[in-house]
Amino acid sequence: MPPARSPYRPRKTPRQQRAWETRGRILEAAARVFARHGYASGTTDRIAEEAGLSIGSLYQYFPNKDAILVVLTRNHVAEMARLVAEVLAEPRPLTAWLPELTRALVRIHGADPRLHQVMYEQAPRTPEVLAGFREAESEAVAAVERLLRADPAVATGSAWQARFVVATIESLVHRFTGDLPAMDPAELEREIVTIVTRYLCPGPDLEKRPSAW
Amino acid sequence: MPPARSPYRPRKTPRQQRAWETRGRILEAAARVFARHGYASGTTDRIAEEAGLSIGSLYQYFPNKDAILVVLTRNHVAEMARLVAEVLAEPRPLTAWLPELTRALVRIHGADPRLHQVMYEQAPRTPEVLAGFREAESEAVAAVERLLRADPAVATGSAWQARFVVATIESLVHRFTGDLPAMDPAELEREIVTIVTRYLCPGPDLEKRPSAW
DNA sequence: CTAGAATATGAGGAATTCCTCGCTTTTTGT
DNA sequence: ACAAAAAGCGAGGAATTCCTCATATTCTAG
Repeated sequence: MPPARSPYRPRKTPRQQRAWETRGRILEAAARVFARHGYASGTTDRIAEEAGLSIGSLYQYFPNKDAILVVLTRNHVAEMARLVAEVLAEPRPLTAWLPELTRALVRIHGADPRLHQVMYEQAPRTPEVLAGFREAESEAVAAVERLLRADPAVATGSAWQARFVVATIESLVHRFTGDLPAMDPAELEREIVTIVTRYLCPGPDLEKRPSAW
Repeated sequence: MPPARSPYRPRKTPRQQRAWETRGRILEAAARVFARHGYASGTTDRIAEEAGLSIGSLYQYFPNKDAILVVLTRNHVAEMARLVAEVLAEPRPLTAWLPELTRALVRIHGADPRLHQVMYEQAPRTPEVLAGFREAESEAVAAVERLLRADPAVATGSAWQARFVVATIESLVHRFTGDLPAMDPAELEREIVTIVTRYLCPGPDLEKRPSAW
């Protein structure tokens, strides 16, 4: 009886050096092909060709097309999680970690915007992928929350504060990093830092200020 | 000689009442089908069936599948542009138009998040569609710019200020309106208003405040 | 009422794409 | 050196999907 095949699980674990390299070549090729053609038109045939492999070899390492993008996405999420965890590891003032975090995200997403677009917008919404996204975000939110609480310059706000900080940074980075006329990275970073900083360290309530209306 | 067929142009303009209704039924059906199945799996056959029509009839009104989503998207963009233009028509203080605008966007996108996701993320990136997006956004940015300049409570900021206001509102609305655990609309509105207001009406510079670090 | 125009029908052609499977080549352990 | 295991190959089956076209039905103008 053949072993049960679960989807999104590699159908074979490489034993030889050569096999690992092949697997890597497939993933790199897939990244390029998805970036160039989008998910739907990024066919497995094209990926195999780009990797300089036959289609049959490709299917020795990935049970189906979705699985390739799932692995690609999972790797990216893991890399992001590592980065965020590192930058937010220990208590520092907002003015230290916020620009650093923003700059790193701008840099990474500016590198290959089309691929990131495919991963975020067209990746198969597998429970596994969704859970990965959620978990990574939760960790980021938790880390931000710790830093905010420890920072006397930060005003305590709604319970959603940390979540909005993370969402704002990520959303704006994605937004201005697309294939449209790209913005100057330094400028983008500055403006995002400004928005988040003012959100977290507001002046006196608006109602208590003089108004000319 | 047959007339040249340009893609994304209806292949026939309805002459009878019945025909207009049919066209409408197709668009409504397509909206439902795309929302349920996404773009790739939202097949023309399914749309025709959902509309209670034969596939042949569908192709009398739309030259191909893309054209249906293009029309759907164009209608949505036009609706948005109307709304924004109306809310931002005349000079009012930030505290008046910002909550109103935010609430309207939250309401509209909360209504059918899956469809909006398909329109924004999977709509064929036709030059026409892209131009539509850009134009609508430019108008919004221009309107916001006018209001900001006229508002004494708003600090003059970077040249990108208005663009970031629009991007922030739209991005956060989309972000928290997805199919993930949806947030309470009122709360979402409040927080977006807070972020944008503090961005536009900051307190004294951070450097001039006492810090405990 | 009737002829022609407008609209509706749906079987199936053409194209694409995913993936399998029997076979060959390369590597490894002994 | 050699047998067995691992890796690689690629023609083509199976399924899906877009869309056409020859025909049928419904509407409208005179």
